[in-house]
Amino acid sequence: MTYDFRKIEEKWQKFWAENQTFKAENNSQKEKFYVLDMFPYPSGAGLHVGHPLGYIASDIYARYKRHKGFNVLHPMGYDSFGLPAEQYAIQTGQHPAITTETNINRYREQLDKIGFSFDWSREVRTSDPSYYKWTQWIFIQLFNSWYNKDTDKAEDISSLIAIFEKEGNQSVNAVCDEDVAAFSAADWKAFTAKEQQEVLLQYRLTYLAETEVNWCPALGTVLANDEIVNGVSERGGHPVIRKKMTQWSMRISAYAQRLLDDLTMVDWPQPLKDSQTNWIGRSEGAEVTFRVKGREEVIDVFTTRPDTIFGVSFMTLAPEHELVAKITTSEQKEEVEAYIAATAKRSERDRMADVKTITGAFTGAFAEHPFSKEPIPIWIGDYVLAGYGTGAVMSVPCGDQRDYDFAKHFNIPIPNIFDGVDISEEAFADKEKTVIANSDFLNGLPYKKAVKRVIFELEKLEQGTGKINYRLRDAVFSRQRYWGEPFPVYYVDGMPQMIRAEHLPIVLPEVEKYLPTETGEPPLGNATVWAWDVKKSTVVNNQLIDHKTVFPLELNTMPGWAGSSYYFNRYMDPNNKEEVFSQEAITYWQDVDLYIGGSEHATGHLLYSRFWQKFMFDKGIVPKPEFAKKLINQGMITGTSAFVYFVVARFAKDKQFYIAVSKSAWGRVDEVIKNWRNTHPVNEKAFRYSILNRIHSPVEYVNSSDELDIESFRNDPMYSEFKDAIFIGEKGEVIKDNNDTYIVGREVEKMSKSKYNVVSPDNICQEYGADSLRLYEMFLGPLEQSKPWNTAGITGVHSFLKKMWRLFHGGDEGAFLVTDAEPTADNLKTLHKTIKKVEEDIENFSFNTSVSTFMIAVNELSAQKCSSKAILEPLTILVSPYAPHIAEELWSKLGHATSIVAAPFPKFEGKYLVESSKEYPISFNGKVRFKLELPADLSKEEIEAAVMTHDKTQEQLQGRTPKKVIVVPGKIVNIVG
RNA sequence: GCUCGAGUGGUGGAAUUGGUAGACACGUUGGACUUAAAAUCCAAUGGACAUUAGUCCGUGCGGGUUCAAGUCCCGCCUCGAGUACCA
Repeated sequence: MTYDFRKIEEKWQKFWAENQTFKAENNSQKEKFYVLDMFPYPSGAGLHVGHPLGYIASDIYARYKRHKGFNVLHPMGYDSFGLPAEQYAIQTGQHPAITTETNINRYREQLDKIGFSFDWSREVRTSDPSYYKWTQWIFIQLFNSWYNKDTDKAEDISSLIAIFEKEGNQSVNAVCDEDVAAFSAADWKAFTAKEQQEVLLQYRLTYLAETEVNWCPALGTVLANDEIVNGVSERGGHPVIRKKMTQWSMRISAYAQRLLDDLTMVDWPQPLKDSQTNWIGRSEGAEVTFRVKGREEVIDVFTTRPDTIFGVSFMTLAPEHELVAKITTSEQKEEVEAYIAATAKRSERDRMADVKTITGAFTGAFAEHPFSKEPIPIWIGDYVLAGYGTGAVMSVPCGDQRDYDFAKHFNIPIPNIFDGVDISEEAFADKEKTVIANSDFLNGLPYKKAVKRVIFELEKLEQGTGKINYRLRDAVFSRQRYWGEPFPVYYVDGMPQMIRAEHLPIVLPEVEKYLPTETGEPPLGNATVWAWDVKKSTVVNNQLIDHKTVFPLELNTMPGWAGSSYYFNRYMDPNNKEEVFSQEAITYWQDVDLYIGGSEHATGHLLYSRFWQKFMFDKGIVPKPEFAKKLINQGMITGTSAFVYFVVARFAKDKQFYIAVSKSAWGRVDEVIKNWRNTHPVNEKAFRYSILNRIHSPVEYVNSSDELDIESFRNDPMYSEFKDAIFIGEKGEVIKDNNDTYIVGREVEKMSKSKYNVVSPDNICQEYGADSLRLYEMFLGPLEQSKPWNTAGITGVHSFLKKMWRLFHGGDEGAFLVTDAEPTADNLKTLHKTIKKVEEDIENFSFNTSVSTFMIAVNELSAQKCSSKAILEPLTILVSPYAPHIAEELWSKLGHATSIVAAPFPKFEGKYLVESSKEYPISFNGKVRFKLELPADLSKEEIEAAVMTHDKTQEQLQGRTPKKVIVVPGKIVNIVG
């Protein structure tokens, strides 16, 4: 019997589905274990081999934990709201829900073929109303909460209202907007209902605020920084302007410190923690108030170096700073306005990218030094960002390189306030070595003491205070898109009102067009049935809006990260219609034990999810402040792209064609073209070739020797311009009748459809089977490292599976042949060293090395001609997390009626590995010269004696007396001298 | 620039605490089986020198510590990822 993997894999995939083998129970006496994958966005391109890498690893771990007796939760779902489906809808009119459904079905088919042990009864889709009902519900919870800094947690808004009614807002220690006006209890009571709502919005954890966005009028949408290139939209090249828009924001900044502190609670990769730490960007310092000479206004600055306050020789404001227009003198007005106009044209990205050019303008105004009362010139410069801190800095050129460069460029004095430091070449920023001088009461103090003292003095003057600043800013939560969660929000007199939870979900309305409206409203502005009737508690036609009982609904939708910020909790009880999840479910499952996914989500998904988790923890909805104990980043799989090099040759105005030039000929392309012209006379006057270029060729047209299949390439409609192209081969001559070959250029790039280098797992499943694919993806290398995809090695793991199959089969017909023979000592040794290694490997997520271990085990057992059930049965269990189909088949052939998945993992017993002798490497001055077999239980002295009396030792020494003999029992002997 | 990660044969990689560098595969070469191919099996395979025995070199580069360094320390180089003037 041969190894018929197609039949076997189909059989067991069907068996698992029919028997719901991987269904996890919410009530179990077993210990729980939750293994989670980052759920995919179902794109139209389907899965490529990079996707399953992490899924295979987590599946191995999940199956392993089942063997270890755990009740394992291993779910999968889809992050199914997103831009590509919407873009496709805009182009084709096809409803995104249909595209999404099609894509999900394709994903499911592909995932099923790989044999994952997902509990599909728990599948979630973020775009499904039964799911986003709870996304909307959480939004409402956030709206109805504020952050109390005294208790350091989120509380219900009612507790805030109670305080306002009793004593106004002066004693409230809350995270809120910067510019909240003070009011008393009497004031509060005198406010209109609308005024009260306006005040509360300044405290809510999700709130409406004016946010500056990159607005692209032509596309009618807001663009992310990286969708803008050189100030125009990446797609279409339309102008982009900075515009203020009222949008929902999430007060994630309230959680900045806890998000930072609790990183110590989780076992996540250090680089990932580092990038979250940097993103949160905590800095300690002081806020200092500078008076503006001769005016009412003051300038607040944040500084991490208040100790250098006597080194201030100018101040710099961001060009966007609101005071700029007020304080600029009439003489400087023209220059300042010109400068502001020039910087406004540059995107934030551009401004940041250009570090070398120093620009700025003097406002003509002066500030007053808080202590010396000296005048300080006020400048504006685009190295100061409006969005960070207060948008203004006190510039200390002797202590900060950017300030130093600015001062040098504009000839501003650079006073030195450091004792014994030369600042003629560059600024001095070493806090540890700082001793302050020329600074009045700070003279002679080191950094820390000076900071303390200066804050004390500033507080006395009421011109400053110690402050901790975070880079992390509140997250904008509105998107001007169609394919996202609608907000459960309607507007009464311009104030947002939440729809009551029992009326959720508010389902996405139908629209004619998925584009923004002509008046620039988001796509939901096209909906005709999109108004809220408070009497009927239902969505009704817009024409009924009367602002009495029928009100307009919110037109924005939620961002992609909304649905993905709590899905891991919803999996615990995904079909619950009454609650986001039952208390029983969350109490049993608690949190994720192992989360595997890409590192690109370090500061997006993984930060927002932690934020929502903490919020829900504060509200008593979840029992843990962190949602995932351990996280592993799987490495990226890179593909080898192929490039065809070509020139476009023109003979006359409208007569041109392509000349593709092979890789080594490309290096001397001019010479090659010249030679070609000598043999193909052309009109010298008209002829020119100008465009030297290269284009991605689909990798399937290139063989392993990098030779291009020219016919296929020519005939691919995607490359119609090469239909009649001339191909010049390696030798620099035109290719005809296979006289030469065309060699493509190769480059390793991220695997991506746009680079034509993707490899789908489907072909490999078809040709070699899912078990081969699973083993091979693991065999490629360490899970966390990025690695190139190359199918060349797949035959290795495939023939391993065949060898393993043969181990269980013998006799004339190759029938199943496993005996009850007593295992030999060698058999047991092979088995137990395999158990030990595989168990260690899985615990260390070192899946690549266990594949080698299996190969060694099967090679050894084959050589030992082992057919003993006592060996082969445990071996089958060891292999089963990696290659589950073949394992199930062999398991059933071994006589088991039930699935292998619950079989207990074999126990390692050290006694089988005890060796009676050890082959010692004998080295001289660190170089191994020969090996010596010695009994394992010899003492150091006995080993030394045995080695020194050996002939070969004497031969090596040639009469010399060794200076020293190092004996490490069980390891090595080294003779020095 | 900063932060993090990596650099080992023709290729993917192994060496878990400093102790026999190159496990396990792929590829290549030779052989067996076959009319042939596929499949399978066997052997060789880091480089140089050498008939053999063996010798020398060798984990990005330069130093160092050690009886012993891919592994530890110092200084560099290259590649990859992330980040963006954060006051």
